Amino acid sequence: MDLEKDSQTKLLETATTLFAQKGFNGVSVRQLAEAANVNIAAISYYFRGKEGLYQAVLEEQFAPIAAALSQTKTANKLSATEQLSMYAKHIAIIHRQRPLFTRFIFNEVSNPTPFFDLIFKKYISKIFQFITGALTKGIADGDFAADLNINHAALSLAGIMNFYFIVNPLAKTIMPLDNTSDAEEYTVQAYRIYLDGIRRKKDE
Amino acid sequence: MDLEKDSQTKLLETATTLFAQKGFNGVSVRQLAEAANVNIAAISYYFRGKEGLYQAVLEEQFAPIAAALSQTKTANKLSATEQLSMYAKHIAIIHRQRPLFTRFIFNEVSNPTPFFDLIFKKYISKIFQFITGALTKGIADGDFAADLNINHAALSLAGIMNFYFIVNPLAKTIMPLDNTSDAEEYTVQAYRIYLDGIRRKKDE
DNA sequence: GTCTATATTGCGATAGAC
DNA sequence: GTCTATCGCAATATAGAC
Repeated sequence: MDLEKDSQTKLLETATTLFAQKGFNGVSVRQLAEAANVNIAAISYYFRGKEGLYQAVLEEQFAPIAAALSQTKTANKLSATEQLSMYAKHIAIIHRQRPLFTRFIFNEVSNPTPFFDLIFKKYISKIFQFITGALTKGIADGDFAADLNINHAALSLAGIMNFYFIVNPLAKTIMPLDNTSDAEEYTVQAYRIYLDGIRRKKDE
Repeated sequence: MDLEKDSQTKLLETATTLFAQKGFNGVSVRQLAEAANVNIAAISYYFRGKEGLYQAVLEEQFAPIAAALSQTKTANKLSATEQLSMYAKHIAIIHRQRPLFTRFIFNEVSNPTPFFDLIFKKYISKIFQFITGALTKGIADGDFAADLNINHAALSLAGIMNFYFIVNPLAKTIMPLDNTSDAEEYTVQAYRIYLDGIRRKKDE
């Protein structure tokens, strides 16, 4: 129960939800404190203010990314397709472990906070480089269509794999007849569509 | 030149840029007025306040969507592939006419304003229905793979077609070696990848 | 570690002069 | 149509009591 947790933990958990839903500018420290059932002064006491609390939330959200990136160092030996599959697999893992993760990314892209540059340099650009590296290798090996624009193809992959999670809060409204919606199933199908789409065709 | 435009026009144009970049909560009326080189009271005078100004910006941004949706009524006779191509074509047109359009969509998804429901019911759900309709038809006609989850496949298409424009402001940082990046080229390739990916395979 | 009270700043809006 | 001055309110942050 909430009542058993200390103020610091309650604040971090509540802030994760609220910041994800409304963005940094969309939540006030009063709302945060009230929702966490904690005195407003606790935010400064534990996190040195609203920005410090937000930073703590971000760091917690990005922890699985750091873990995933550390595994890519051994990916050189894998085929291009296996590398892309590795990306797809980690996407599914991260979204399962951190269901709100994409929302933080897109809040930052929409309305960057002072932490955006850090996140970007540390994580996002490395993910992008991993994908473009795999695509380059796949084209060189003859696995993927030779006329792909690599940067665009990398954005296509990121788009098709992550879009579901961006709009997930709207899914129930958007898909009234869908009672089987499942994140895992989405990533599998999206990745298959993408891989079939970039593959070198037989008549080429 | 700006100096020749009236205050109302200058406000609308400035607000379009600033709201797109920082979201509704991220911009103050003082910033708006200063950036537009207009007195702060002009916002209430012309637009009845900050929300009215934002609404005016939204309506202007969504005008091409209304035009595109009106054309889908005659799409019944087209094949499923032609219907999806129609969607892809309109995506390219809208992004060319309104480069900031996607940012408004995603600002609304991230941090909904009171206008979100209106936008959503009026436009987004109809686009989604158009896509799912085309996919259903394509599967029935044997054009697309029979085991597609239609709702997921529709989100995949929306994701692959629009992601580029969401992250476009970051493109230069993300793609340091790319000097040919072009929105039109992106949409063509992304659509081709998607279409090849959902197509019924020969050995099925 | 918690809470109240308050300091300070910035917000959106507008009355009323010009 | 434009501008100044100002109102009322909410924001973040913290000093100091307990």
